Amino acid sequence: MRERPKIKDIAKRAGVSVATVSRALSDSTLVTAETRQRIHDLARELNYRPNVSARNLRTRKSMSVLLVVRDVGNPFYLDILKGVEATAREAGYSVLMGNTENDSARETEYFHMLRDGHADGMILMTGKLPAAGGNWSGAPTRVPVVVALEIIEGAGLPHVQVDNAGAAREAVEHLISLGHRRIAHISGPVPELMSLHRREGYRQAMRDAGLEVPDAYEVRGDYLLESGQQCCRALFTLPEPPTALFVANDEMAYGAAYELRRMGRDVPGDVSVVGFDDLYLSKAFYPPLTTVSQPRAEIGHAAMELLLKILSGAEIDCDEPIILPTVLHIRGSTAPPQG
Amino acid sequence: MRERPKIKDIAKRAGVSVATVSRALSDSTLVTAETRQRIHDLARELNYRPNVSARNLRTRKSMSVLLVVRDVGNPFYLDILKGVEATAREAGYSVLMGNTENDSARETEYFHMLRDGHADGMILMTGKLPAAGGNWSGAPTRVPVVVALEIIEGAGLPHVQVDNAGAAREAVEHLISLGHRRIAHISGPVPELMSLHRREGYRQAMRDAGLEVPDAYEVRGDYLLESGQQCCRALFTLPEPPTALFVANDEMAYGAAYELRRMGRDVPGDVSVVGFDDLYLSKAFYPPLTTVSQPRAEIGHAAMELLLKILSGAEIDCDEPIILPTVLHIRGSTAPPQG
DNA sequence: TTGAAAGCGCTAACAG
DNA sequence: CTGTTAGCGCTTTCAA
Repeated sequence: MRERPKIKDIAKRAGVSVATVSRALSDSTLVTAETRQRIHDLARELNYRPNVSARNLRTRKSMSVLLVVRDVGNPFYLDILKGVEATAREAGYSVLMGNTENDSARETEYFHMLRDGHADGMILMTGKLPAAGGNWSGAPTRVPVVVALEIIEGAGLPHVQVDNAGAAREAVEHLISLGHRRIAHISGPVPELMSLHRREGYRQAMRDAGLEVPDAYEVRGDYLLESGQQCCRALFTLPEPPTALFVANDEMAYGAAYELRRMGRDVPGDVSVVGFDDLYLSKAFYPPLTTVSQPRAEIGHAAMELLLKILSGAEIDCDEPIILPTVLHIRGSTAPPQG
Repeated sequence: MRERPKIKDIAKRAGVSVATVSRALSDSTLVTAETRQRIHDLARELNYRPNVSARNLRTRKSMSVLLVVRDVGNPFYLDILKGVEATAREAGYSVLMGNTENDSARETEYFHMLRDGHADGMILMTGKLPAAGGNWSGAPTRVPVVVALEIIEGAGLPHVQVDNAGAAREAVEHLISLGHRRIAHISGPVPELMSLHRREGYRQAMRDAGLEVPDAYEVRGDYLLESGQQCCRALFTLPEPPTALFVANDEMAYGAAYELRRMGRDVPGDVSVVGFDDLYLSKAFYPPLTTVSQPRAEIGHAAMELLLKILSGAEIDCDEPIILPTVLHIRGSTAPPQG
């Protein structure tokens, strides 16, 4: 095995100039079909692969995008990643994962990566912009950033999301239609938009059904398992505990269901539980969890598609978010209230 | 805001040459501490960031590594990724995710990325080498590849792994110590080394305890939920069904437990179940799953550490794999056999 | 200690 | 259709 061949080597062997080789390799019509073929054959024979750094430097593109999330460890993002990845690789892009852990230093770091040529664009799923960031207010569509899943208000950035409030409302309506009246809500960290929206959907459904929501029926969690347990415990020390729970995500719903069992209450016999997210194994849970399913892969797909459009220089309307439909999966964790 | 500043701009403003700026920025001792400081200040002021493509081209390094898995969608890899990522970023490296989906074309594609400058090294977790790959047999330690989790025999590549057989043996011994005699095993896709090893551990434990393993007590799954259900069904149509199950991974264990409930059998009352992997939510499962926990983050950490060492030119002993310890978490899904 | 200059491998004017 | 040439922005000899 010799050294890595470069374009020059192919040119030499083919008796043409490097320019011709470059053109042939990119299937330019400025080259005879015949020489083009010859070059391609030669390239394969020599096992030639273009040097990406050189190409990137020259073209000022990296052909990769950044997918930035709050916590790579969360399985929830997996299907989104898959959607993004599939769409990206089809278009010749690679995907770089960014993990902020809610650390603003890292958030800005990823924005820097955009500027320093690491990536051409990015899909933001953190729900916020770095503090003293750059000037992405000036020419909205020119900044290759799309926000997915979460919402960043007033940034003039394009969005791909689901109707969190509507989906939450639907979930709670399901509980109401089952006959439940005392329905409590374990929310996410509520100053956050997504948590706010889900809670709003809960409130709407309750209001529309003429049901009152005692303050104590809204407990604030943080989307983690333990928090689901804690909130559940708080709820069931109440003088009038709820007969049903609408939990802002599956993970906390698991925690709540676990705690209910520990307290000797049956799900759904004594208490019904609805989650949100439809995690991969939620259907194998016991009892199978009734939950709102987000089209995760499609979210990833749509976000990448949008980014691709921006990257190709198209003008994007940032005022109209792309809203993808959710579906409520009714499974074993909900039933009419007893007695 | 003006154009992106380059080294030349800083040089002009500072009244020095580009070479000096480059040196100052890389904290070379060939520059006066004073000018070095001045350059740094200027760089910050101008919001300068080096262009990675240019640097990569020049230094022939990309400062990123490839983490190649069979299925990015599998939550199992998440903690490993976190471990890899943390160690990588500490050393100034980025992590590129590679997803093969068991497609050999994609497997080779990732090896190509190594050659074409996309990444400097890779961590392989697919358990196999691309078919007609390159010459990574020649000078073992010179190929910046480390195999983690899985095992690739005879490739002379460094390994980071756990003692699958030993861990499996321990799990089955737990079942035996509980008093179980009829213990069945739902394995992974057995020509694969990892599945083989776990099955081997099961057999050893059974043999050591003087217990016989009827052929029908070993069923082959594929690590997925449905397969756990199917295998479980097969096992319990046997004239003498087992009283305990050692399942090769948690996901199939979920499937099996789910199926047992559907068949009206209580876990662990009627049947004990042990899994392998300790997925994030296994402890919230009902009943909490007894399972073998692998030190996932540490595996990622160790693999990256090893890769870093190779990348720095150190000689690596490929014959001695790094073996990380597992721990058996005894939870609610195992109990003595009834009656 | 600093500067001038030569590329890294590739693409894209510009000429022919 | 093809070749010549000029960089992309950076690092690193080699001289001073």
